[in-house]
Amino acid sequence: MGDMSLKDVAAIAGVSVRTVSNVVNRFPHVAPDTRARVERALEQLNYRPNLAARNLRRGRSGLIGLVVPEIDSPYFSEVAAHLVLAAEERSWTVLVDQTGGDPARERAFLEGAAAGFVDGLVFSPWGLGAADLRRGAEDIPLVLLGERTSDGVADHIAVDNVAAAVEATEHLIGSGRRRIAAIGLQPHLTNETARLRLEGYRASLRAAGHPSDEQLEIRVAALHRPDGAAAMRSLLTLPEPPDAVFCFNDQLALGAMRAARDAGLDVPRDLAVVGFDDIEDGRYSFPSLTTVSPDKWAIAVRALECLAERLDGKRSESARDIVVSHRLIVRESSGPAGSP
Amino acid sequence: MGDMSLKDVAAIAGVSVRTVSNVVNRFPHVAPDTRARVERALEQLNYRPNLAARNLRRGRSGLIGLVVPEIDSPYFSEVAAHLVLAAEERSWTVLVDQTGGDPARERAFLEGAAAGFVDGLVFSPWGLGAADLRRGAEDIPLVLLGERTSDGVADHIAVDNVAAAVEATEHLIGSGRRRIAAIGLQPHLTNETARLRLEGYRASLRAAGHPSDEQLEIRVAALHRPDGAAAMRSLLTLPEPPDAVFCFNDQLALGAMRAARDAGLDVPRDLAVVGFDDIEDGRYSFPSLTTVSPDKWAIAVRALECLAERLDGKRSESARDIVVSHRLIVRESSGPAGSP
DNA sequence: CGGTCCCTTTGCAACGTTGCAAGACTTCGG
DNA sequence: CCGAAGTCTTGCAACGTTGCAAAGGGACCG
Repeated sequence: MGDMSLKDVAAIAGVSVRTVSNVVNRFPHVAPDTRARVERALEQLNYRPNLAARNLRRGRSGLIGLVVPEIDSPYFSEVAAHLVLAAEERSWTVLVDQTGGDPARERAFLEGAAAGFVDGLVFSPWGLGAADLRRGAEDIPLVLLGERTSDGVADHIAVDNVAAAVEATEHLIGSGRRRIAAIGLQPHLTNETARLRLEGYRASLRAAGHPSDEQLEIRVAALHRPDGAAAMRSLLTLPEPPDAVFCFNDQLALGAMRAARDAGLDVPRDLAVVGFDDIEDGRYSFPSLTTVSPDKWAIAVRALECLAERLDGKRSESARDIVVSHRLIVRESSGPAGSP
Repeated sequence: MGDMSLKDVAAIAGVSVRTVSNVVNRFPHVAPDTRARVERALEQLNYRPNLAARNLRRGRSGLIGLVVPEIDSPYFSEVAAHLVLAAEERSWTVLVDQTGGDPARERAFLEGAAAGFVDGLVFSPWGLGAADLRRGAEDIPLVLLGERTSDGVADHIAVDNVAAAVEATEHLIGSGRRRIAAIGLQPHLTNETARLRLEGYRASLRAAGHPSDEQLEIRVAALHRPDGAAAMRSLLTLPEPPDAVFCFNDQLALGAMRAARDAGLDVPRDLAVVGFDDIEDGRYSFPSLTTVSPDKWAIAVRALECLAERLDGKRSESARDIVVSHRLIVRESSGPAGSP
């Protein structure tokens, strides 16, 4: 029942294949009674256009790809949800894939399978640098999320990571913290997000006259809760442990908070914690998590705008570099020191 | 550079289109030097097969659809991650869509756009009942997640919700709780999951000789943290509030825990909490969350097995009803009463 | 009444791929 | 040296759709 073609419908309705196609595509010049007859036949046979054929003919699939390192990471799944919703308004369907941040797999998606299906790609790279991206970007419209390539490889959307990190750190300084750690360095990745956040963190400390201390800058293998917890535990072994920590994402922060509590510390009395991403968990955790909230809805919408422009053939050259807004959301985890 | 066809490659290599196709598809009888020449041309032109054409010709797309109510709900995003990974092993790509649980949209996905692209569908319905599902299931292989249709509409995968709810409730009873509430009834949905968990909950109470009390059974509009928090607040206004609560998913539980703390209660001393799904947040929350953990990996793998069987033409008739295992993971939130 | 224009319908070709079956050439056994 | 059984290569057609261009028919204008 699902594999009826225009030919079948045409036979039933007693018209040509082309006329049925005209009805399906809402071509205006179709006689009312013909249209009615065709529509009856369409209904009767439960006709659905074969999208492969249509795609082949039109050269468009109506699919866009979202390629992220981890779809089950709350930040990415929230972005994915927004993107799917925003795509619907443009009658686009979203194909989601995850790379695990593996460069080889990222390259494969960029050049390979996904590229054949989709009209455009929204891509959040971890492992690939600008050079690799350029080669993959040749074929189809590409929007990068969260990576500051700044060299015009492709359209690019991100928050101002340095400014955001500055705000987060200054907030901690302003609430009286003296010894502020950072969790989330990822020197092994070509992705620059962590580097930029670190830059903002260091700049704030310097501006406030705090001594810089590399012991307080903790690198992690991944951005998950266990990594945050492990980082916190290592910080607590220091002779002079921190009284605040800026985590480069919320999952690290939640893990760090948990580890701090397990060690008998009270958050925020003994330790203030700030995260990044504003995932939903942080709003309901105990204590609730102070965090930098990127405008995820804007990220999704602007990404689709970029794709649409490329697909329409406008602006085929210069790459855009879009900065979406963010704001620091102060919650319990960074309350005043000393008081419970 | 990305729109080179077999014809272009054939011209460069000085062979027929068909021979190039043979090389691409690893047809064994190709002379070594011909193969070398063709492969050089493929490389040179950076040939990628046009998947729309291949799909049209073969009648297969290599895409499977995952349709869930909310992709940003941790449970669904974790299942999605597993599914994408498992699909990779079969060289399938996953197309993700979300319906918001809206029956109209669920029907649209089932009958409409997605169905044209994909070879099979993994579907987690909220709004559609068995009757609607049957009509949509005609065309393509379909696997249902989490819905106990039990009438052979389509293959179906779920945990034993009743048994799991019994275990959760018995655990609370066994740890000395007397007045156990339930949060998560959804009488407005045709989805039966909540009904089954309620059934298990009631059965346990009955078996233990606890009086049943409808005041303790709280319905929710959605399964999110705010709903759990609101439900908890309403429970706390009762003349005789509960000393334990079984939440039908972890998000409700996390919201409920948060609301309980805000009201000055200590979890687990004053209130024990058990959730369902074992999302990662619950492992690192404070206190960590006791929960029923379904085997999500098995869900993904078995779902793909079902699709593969249908696609291979085996077992075209009888629908499978697969029960995946689960286990109760006891953490801090349901520790002994009375002690902090 | 002839010509022009518009409305409606249609046939043909093409998108890039692969199934089919036959053709060209080689090898081998008798 | 012939026939059979391979190995290798190819042309043709088809998948279902839509762009193009033209044909048939009616209405309207001069």
